[in-house]
Amino acid sequence: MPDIRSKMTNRLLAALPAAELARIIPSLEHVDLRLGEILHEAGGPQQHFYFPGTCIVSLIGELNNGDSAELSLIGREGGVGLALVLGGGTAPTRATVQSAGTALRWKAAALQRELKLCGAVSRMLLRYTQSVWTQTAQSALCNRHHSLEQQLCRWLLLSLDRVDGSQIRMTQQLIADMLGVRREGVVLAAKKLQGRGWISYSRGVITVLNRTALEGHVCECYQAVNAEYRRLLGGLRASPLAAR
Amino acid sequence: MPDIRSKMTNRLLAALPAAELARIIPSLEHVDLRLGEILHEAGGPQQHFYFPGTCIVSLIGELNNGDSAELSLIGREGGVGLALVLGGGTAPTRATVQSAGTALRWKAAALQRELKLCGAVSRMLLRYTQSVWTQTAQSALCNRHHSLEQQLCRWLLLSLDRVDGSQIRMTQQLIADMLGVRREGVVLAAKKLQGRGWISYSRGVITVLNRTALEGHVCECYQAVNAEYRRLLGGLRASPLAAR
DNA sequence: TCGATACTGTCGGGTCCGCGACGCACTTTG
DNA sequence: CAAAGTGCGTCGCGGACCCGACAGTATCGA
Repeated sequence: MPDIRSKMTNRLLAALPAAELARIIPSLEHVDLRLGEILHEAGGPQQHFYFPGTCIVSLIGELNNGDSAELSLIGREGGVGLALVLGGGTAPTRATVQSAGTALRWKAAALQRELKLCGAVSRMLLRYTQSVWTQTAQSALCNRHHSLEQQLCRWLLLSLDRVDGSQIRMTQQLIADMLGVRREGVVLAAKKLQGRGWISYSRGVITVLNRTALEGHVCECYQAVNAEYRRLLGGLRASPLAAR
Repeated sequence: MPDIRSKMTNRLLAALPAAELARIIPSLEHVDLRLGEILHEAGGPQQHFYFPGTCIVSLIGELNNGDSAELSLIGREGGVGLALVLGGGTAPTRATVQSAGTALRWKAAALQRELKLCGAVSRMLLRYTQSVWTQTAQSALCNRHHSLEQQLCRWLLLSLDRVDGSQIRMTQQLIADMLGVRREGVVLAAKKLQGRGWISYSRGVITVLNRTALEGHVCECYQAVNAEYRRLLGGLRASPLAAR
């Protein structure tokens, strides 16, 4: 499996002890995920758990009338499919690929076999569950109290942390869906950031020009989520999401 | 332990198989919780897991400037202290007693011993974790998209489900803190509901006069959370939260 | 019985963002 | 090269809620 191992940029897997990692690697399967692909629907079955490599996946909650909001943004630092870990089987969120890329996927049955061992994999997945819960909670706070402009900064930084380089491929319409606001609002906020020279964008490609400025302008939610992730999972092995 | 058993109105415990229940009952301790008592601070240690009986506990997220929002409301259908289950030890939320009453508490060490067995208790706690996550996610959606009036209805119904009778002891200021809005907003929304004859209140006591009307006016978030709870935990044994 | 405190109610001004409608520019496709 | 599709920009209007300040009323303790 040197092939898979070389592509294994996922931080959760990288943090596992060698013995556990070796045990589960044979049951992992490399997949390329396309933009817009849906890993599971809200309330739908989940056949696989995904460890993103270069892709980014967004957990979206949706209301009956189509209004939506992002509950968690997941890249190489995490995994998708926690309902399999918690035993619910299905979750009331949709998971869509927000940025195309690679992932390793794990059959539900294999995951559940591993969970029964109550080993390092279990502990890691449970701690990561708490991290996602924290993200969701912080989203609730952020939705309530922070301006669209700050939320856009937060979203940009979260995305930037999960890609290589400083470009994010994403239209303003999709960003609006994830923030749960109208596109017009995103246009306004984005123009403010562009006016200050912090970002530039054109037809679905956003380039962050001044990350430091964004960090100075973002609400505390960004750091809060990062800090909790590091506290929960940073100690497992190396630094999963570099301190910034 | 017939004493404890008789007071055991908690639905999670009630749903356990007799064998598991008998095993953990000796390690449970009956406590009376006072209004305003803090079970754990945000980021603070959690020494006990609590199974509410007649009390209600609210998980509150708080920002640096003091702004807050409720992430989950927990009564006899649930438990407090999921960070112990997930292994994080501390959670970034505060748990405060929102309505005085009884609870059974469980020492962290005993809980963790039980978790290692990977038995019915583990499965129940993990499924319940997903239920709380769902509540938090729905709060994020609700904060984003629904009016204060609808959110107040939702909060009233959630509280009503967790008490006996149709009275809720709670000042408008505290409700405002939990909804993450200003008291003035709650006054306005509450007066509308009162004007229609659906509730009445006076100095810290709210009486729901027409539950059906509230249910007709509440946003879908209320039913969504209930439905997910029933899906996850309703099948364990009897009906933990009666279908409504 | 008299403050003190806690709880509820009111007002005017301001802001953010939802809403609908529309225009422009770039890109792709036949 | 025209037509359709996609992504971005703009405008005016209105509503929900924030903000600060203040007023009325019930409850309780001294």
